[in-house]
Amino acid sequence: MTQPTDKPADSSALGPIPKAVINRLSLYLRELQRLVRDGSETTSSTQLGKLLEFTDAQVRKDLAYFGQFGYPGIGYRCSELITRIKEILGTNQRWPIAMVGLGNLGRALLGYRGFTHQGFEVACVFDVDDAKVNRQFEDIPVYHLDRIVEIVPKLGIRLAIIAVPAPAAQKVADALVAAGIQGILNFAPVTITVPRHVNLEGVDLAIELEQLSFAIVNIQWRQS
Amino acid sequence: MTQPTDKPADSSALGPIPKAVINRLSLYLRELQRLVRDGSETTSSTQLGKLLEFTDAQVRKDLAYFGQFGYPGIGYRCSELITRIKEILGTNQRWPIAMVGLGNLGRALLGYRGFTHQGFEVACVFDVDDAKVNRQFEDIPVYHLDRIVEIVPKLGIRLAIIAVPAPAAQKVADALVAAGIQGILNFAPVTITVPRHVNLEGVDLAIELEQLSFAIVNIQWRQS
DNA sequence: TAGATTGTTAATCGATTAACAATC
DNA sequence: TAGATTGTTAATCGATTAACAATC
Repeated sequence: MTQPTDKPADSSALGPIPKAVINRLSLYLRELQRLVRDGSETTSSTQLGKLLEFTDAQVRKDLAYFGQFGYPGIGYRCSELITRIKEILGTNQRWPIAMVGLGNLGRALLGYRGFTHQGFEVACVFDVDDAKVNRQFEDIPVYHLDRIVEIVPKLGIRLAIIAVPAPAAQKVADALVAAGIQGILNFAPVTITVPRHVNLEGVDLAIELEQLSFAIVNIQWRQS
Repeated sequence: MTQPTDKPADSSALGPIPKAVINRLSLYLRELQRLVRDGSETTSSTQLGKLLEFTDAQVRKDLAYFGQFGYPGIGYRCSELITRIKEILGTNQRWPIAMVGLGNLGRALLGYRGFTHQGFEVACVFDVDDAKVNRQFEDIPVYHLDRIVEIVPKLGIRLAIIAVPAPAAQKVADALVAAGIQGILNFAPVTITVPRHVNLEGVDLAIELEQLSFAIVNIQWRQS
């Protein structure tokens, strides 16, 4: 073997990265942004771990999937680590989003805007109600669902949020896929199916609440 | 050994139940309810697995944590399994919920009501805005945050939803804990700390979207 | 230097899957 | 009966944690 055995930390060689790691990456980012706001210059795996209730080893292992970001004896420079995590997550760019459904939940999410400062921004809304279509809502244009295949590629949109009633969700997903959407965040409380090349995340408030009621009713089982 | 080795499936003897199992239980429930609506009498671990993209072994293992619900050669009776899962999750009863924050997100969640048919129901809302306090919103009474310790126990409320801006979330959580709340669903994009005896779930839309942007930008990593 | 902290390997732990006897 | 499907054990797989040499 002429190859040196101590190869560089090439993330592409480490095999697939567990989904749980990416989720924690988002949590590190959120925590780092708060640390910077509160005036911290540097942090450490121990501090990040304590804040999020992870072990220090876990923090270092997670970051090591993507390279060497830290300074032995020092820790991590917060702003540097923020930049690197954003690069990894792909949020060092703007992500225009198509939202489908302008009912209670859709309007709520639009008004909420709790995710805009991470680079996500609803660029247009689709609905089937003629009373809502071809107007603006909160400065965002609303189009008829039929025009999804026309408008989504034109605006370079790759992410969509489904906020329609459960019975309509699968058809909406099919339309989004046809329009070339690459990732879907589904708020409808129903299982939807998409091709393997389309990424899917689901948020179901009833399921979140059920996790809590289970934990309360079965006190003996303290998580994991 | 006089004890028979084939002891009954006593869930309390199986050690702590993984959180992931409880989450899948909610998914089974959702799928079973849909199957019943579509006219199915029975189902099987294979069918449930196919619908949710789990292995059949996983479905059976998950259910086996809680007892024997199936019929060899037949499968599971949908309505019976629904009843049993609701018992396990604790949703065979009503859960009044206290919601804190009547901003965009709070109003949205109230109007949404996508979780009411699982037994969860917002019983009252707390806010600090005098213009909103001591009125009704969507038929639900709105109180000042100061009255949380008075009203939550009186209404027998054990679950709360935090829908306030991030900087206010920790103080709200502290107040909820003081009021005796046992479970919190936090929508504020910030890490909050609660005593060990209080259950906490967080939903952060930015984090969900980041999982999608990561998957799109790093096509080589197809989950887990 | 001494103290702190990283990146990384090996050990441990836990969760998923495969296999199959028991059952309908 | 033959075919289907469960509940459960053992085998596999993957993720977390502990430990430590290297580094600042």
